[in-house]
Amino acid sequence: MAESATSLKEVALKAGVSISTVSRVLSGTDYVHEKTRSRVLAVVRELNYRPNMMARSLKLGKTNAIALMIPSIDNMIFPPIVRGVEDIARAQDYVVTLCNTDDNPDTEARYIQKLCNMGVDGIIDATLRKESQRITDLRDEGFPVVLTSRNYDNSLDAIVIDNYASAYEMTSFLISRGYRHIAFAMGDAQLLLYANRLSGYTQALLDHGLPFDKELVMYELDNPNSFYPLVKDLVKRIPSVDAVFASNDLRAIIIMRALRDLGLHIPQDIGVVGFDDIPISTFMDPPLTTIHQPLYEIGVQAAKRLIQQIQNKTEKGILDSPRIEILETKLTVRDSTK
Amino acid sequence: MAESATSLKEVALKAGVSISTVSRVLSGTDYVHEKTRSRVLAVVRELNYRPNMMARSLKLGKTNAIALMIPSIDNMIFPPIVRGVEDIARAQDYVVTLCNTDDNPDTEARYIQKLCNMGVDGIIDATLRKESQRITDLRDEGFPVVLTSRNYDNSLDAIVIDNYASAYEMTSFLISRGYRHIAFAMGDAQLLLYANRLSGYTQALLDHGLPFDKELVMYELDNPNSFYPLVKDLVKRIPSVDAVFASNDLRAIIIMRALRDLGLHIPQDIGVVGFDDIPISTFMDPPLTTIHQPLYEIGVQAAKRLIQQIQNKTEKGILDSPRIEILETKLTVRDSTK
DNA sequence: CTGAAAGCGCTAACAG
DNA sequence: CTGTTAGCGCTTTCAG
Repeated sequence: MAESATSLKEVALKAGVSISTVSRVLSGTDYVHEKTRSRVLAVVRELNYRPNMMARSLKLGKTNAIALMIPSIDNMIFPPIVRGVEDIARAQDYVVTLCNTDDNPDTEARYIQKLCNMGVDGIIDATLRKESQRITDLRDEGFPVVLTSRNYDNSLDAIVIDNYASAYEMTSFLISRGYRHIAFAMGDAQLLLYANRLSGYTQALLDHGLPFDKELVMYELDNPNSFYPLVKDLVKRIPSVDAVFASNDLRAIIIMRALRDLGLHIPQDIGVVGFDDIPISTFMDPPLTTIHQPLYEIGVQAAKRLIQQIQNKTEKGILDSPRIEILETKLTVRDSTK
Repeated sequence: MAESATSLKEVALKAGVSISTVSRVLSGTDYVHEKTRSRVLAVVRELNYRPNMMARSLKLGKTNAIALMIPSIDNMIFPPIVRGVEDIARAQDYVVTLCNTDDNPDTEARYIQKLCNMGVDGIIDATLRKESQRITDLRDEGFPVVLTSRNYDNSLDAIVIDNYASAYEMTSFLISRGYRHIAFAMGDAQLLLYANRLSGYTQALLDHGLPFDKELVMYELDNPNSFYPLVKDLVKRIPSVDAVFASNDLRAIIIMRALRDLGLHIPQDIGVVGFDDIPISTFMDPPLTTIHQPLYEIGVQAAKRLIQQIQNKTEKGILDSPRIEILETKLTVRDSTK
């Protein structure tokens, strides 16, 4: 079992130099005579010295830790985002603290509090709601924050996609394939991203001379599973429905199951499309037509932007003004549509 | 924008008491005159004081942070485990740092180093391999570690399942359903968990008087997708194959696709089963028969055990001796088998 | 019940 | 090029 030197002092003592000299050779901030340098290094190795980051952080007011707040890692859009964030963080020598909030404002508030006390250098937040004021306050206090997936105005850095345009494109595609009675499976209407997806769908219908029928939009109740009965019911009530546009892939998957259980064939009897392109969508039967979001890339860009802002803050003492970055989506046609 | 008091000193000053008094009322470690107590509390609120955890950690040698090392959050068995860990951690006022290692020993080693320097209080490791020595060393140095999913001996705390017995049970089930030529889709043979699943399969065959045919076991090449061609090839070479036991659900899903693309019907023409019961398995078409692992519960137990060990260490100065906890699995029959 | 003071391990002036 | 020193903000004896 290797003893580990636990402080600069021990190393300094054994190397016969001062503690600051050791600090200097380790940080490389200052010239040190080559001879002492190598001696110190030898002792460092010999003693298996490990710098104490807590002390370093306290002194520097910087932890090299960032936090990522998401509703839940169980939601399949997040694993790729998390990977993107972490890959960049790791490369830049940051560490990431994962926070699942279940979209609970209380949990979110407590986490924010905790994270600030811990001194994380910045936060990537995918849990923003219209009501969340705390996170905007944070930014106003000069604390680095970047948003993903959800945003409401231009007051915060954000990496997002164009939900409206993507939904518009998908709906137009369905129309071009001959679908005329397209239902929509809506998510939480409080979230702008879903409101936008719904608008895109609605506007595309109108622009193509099709009526917008309120009866064709289903609203999620407690959870995505609620679409199982909802869609069964819809199809019975309105048999002319020939396609369902689900506001995300998980909902599409549940809807496909319900439809199949009704004895319908996809896409022959009815088309189903989703949104997000979660990794599993391609393995469905049939593989799901959907809007591809560059999830991993979103994570990557968010982490890059956050770290850049952290550097701005330490170097210039001030954050860049917020910038919204809109990443490209891609209509991905597979076999759940004819 | 709320100014935040950033140190005990400010609070002490404004409240007209000493810094240690403030510390005492905040930590509640000592009796403080009710009058001063409430005055301090008032100032704390007024100044919106937030304790500095870095300083606290430095002094106490405890960060209230734990780390969770996994191969990749993209692997669908991990999101539920991560949730389990985080839910317990949050409840106990810990925060969790997520580390994806891609099963790369180098990344793993660097993370361990980093985490130790940061002073995390403990590590939950799901990336152990036979070669990993570092993690055992850590435990020997008195550092709290608990393993999940993978373990090799009894030298470390671990929360696991009985892979052998579960695979044995699944194989016996297939045989009981009349399957006689059961193929096996193997994972990384270096990992004991897969070796055990293979043994369970083999032994069950033998115990039921069926031959073990080496030709029926397929080995993954680069990644799970390699089973797409592998299984197609197998079925052509050995048309008598009537079932495939995949060593995990993702492999089963890929195999189902290959089989379907071959025009085979599941389960009429051939049965397919998996292992793990990842959340998506139930949404497959047909829903997958598999071995249910209590993934969330594994995370929960791992976090509980880790935190318990952390407390043992701070209270008694020593860790409990390692304990292996084996959680129950459950054969979950759905429609991918007849 | 409260204050003074030491010190956790580190960095960054400031002197030489 | 190197050593001394002053803290970062907190907890915790030790004295009153």
